[in-house]
Amino acid sequence: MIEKKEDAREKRSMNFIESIVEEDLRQGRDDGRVHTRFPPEPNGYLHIGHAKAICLDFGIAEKYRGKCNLRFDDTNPTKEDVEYVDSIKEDIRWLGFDWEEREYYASDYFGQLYDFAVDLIKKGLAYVDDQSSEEIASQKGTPTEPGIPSPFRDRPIDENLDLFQRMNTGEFPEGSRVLRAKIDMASPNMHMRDPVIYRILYHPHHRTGSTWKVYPMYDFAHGQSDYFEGVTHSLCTLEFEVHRPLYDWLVEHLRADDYRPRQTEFNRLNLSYTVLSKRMLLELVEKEHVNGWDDPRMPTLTGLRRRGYTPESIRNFNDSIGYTKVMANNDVGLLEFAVREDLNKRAPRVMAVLNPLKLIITNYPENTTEEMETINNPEDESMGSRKIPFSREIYIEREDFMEDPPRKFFRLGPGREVRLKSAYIIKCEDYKKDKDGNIVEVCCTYDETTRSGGPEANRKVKGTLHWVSAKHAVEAEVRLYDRLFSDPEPAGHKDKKPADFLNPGSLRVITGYVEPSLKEAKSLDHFQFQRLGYFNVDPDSSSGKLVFNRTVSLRDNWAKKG
RNA sequence: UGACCCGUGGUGUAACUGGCAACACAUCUGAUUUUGGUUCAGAAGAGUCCAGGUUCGAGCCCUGGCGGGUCAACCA
Repeated sequence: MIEKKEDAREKRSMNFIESIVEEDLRQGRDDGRVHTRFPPEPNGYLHIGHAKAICLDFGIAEKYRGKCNLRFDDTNPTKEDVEYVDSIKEDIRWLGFDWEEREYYASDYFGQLYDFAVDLIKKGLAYVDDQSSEEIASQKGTPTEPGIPSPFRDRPIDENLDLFQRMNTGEFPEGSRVLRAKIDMASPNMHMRDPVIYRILYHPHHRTGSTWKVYPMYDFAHGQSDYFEGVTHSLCTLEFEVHRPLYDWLVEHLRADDYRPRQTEFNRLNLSYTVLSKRMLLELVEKEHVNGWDDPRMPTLTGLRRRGYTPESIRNFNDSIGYTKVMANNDVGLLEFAVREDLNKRAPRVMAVLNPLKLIITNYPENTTEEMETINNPEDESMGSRKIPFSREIYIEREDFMEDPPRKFFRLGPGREVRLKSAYIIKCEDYKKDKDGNIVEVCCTYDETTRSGGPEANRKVKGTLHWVSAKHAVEAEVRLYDRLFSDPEPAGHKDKKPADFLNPGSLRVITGYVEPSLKEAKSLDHFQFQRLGYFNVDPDSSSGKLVFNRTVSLRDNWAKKG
């Protein structure tokens, strides 16, 4: 009964790709094999949009007890580099996926691909074109008009064979000749109008060196690589939809058996208040609008990791947005929700004051330090508790005191009482200002019987404040991040560039005071600064200088109303 | 003026072979709380782009519109 219910729920939440896979399984296609691949080009860093594809590719394989290959789509040596290979692998592993021993490269297949090209030539299905790219483009036609055939279209097979072979031995300069598939210059699909499948490139390849002088184009490598690897479901984003007929055409001419991989397209990720194209991200880095690919404001996986996002939160986010064929605009708020939800369960609560105001407890003994017991995480008792020092002078948050507070202000003001988290209830007796009218000090008295755990500790007071003992406080650099762009769709304006919407306040560096236990914090450790937000330790942090990043603030119903 | 894809609360998704439009985020109440966090209870918000058609019955099928996206790199 219960099982049936769960079945129903799973069925209901199944996305269209899972439906396709299940239908294939039902029909016994591919002997019940499910095999996917994640095919990054090693020419840049992975971002949250790639994570969406990774979660799908590896997720489908996992769910249907299949396999997912990692395959680097390295067919363009002028843009690719090993540097990226390593970062891509690191990011995928960080997300929690494993390609086992199946790390492949399109360049592994250059030999087979070359043989296939020769085979197409022999069948009269490919020819060498001596024209320039401009000439070829001018003959391509437009979406509404058919193209016109190249003057080299009917070149004899032997001549094609000879020329293609010589293209690869370095006899001809780059750009002088290409190999084209002979399909249909009048096709309504531009990709079928005799697409270029090989071009001459002298740039050394990061894996094959200078072995090859001709390199296959994406379309001539992708489907075939899928075929060579036994991929059953080749999942890619919507813009490749128009490539599918070419994908199928090539696989059809390549295959030697009944098996054929099939391409299915899903919607790419769009996130509000950010950009997700390699070109624009590169521009942010190059124009130094951010401090590199791992800047915590970047939507790259390395940036998100440094910011304090957890792999689980990114995976949960991906589960929540789903996979469809609709152009989606996802709210970055959902990503923030996902990380709060995850960090709420796992981040230890600590005391930190970011905008300090000195508070003196006038009736508390001088030169005395009490160790206050405090719970590490109310969401998880197993995380235990620790001691934090308390003394006569503490720092509280400047925002937690108002000279003339409104009625609904649950914090400190003249004559008001407030609880200090894990310590005492205090009452504001006085405050001091400087010449300019700035409040510089708040004087309070405490009630000894209200010590946490003490007899009067449960007395009701409106607010609870976080604090740090002034004498024990540790200085820390705190980096507060806000959205990089001030516009919900920075790349969605015809007359303006994303750079026009850069948020000047996206990074604010301040000095805060944190409790002494944080001296032991390790790089990338997550914390909740009580009442402030989730923070993690930046890799810039050292034993001499703590550096924290704000991952995300806490939800704040009060601030919203204010 | 072509081909292909797509239109469901503000956003993202769901609704098995037609059967009371569901969920999450966001929003708004209220309760609890030694975090204005969390948690809990609840509310509001779409009648499914439009117009026809088939049907006892259409978000789902058919026709025609309208709107959005993609495609004319020797990029992937």
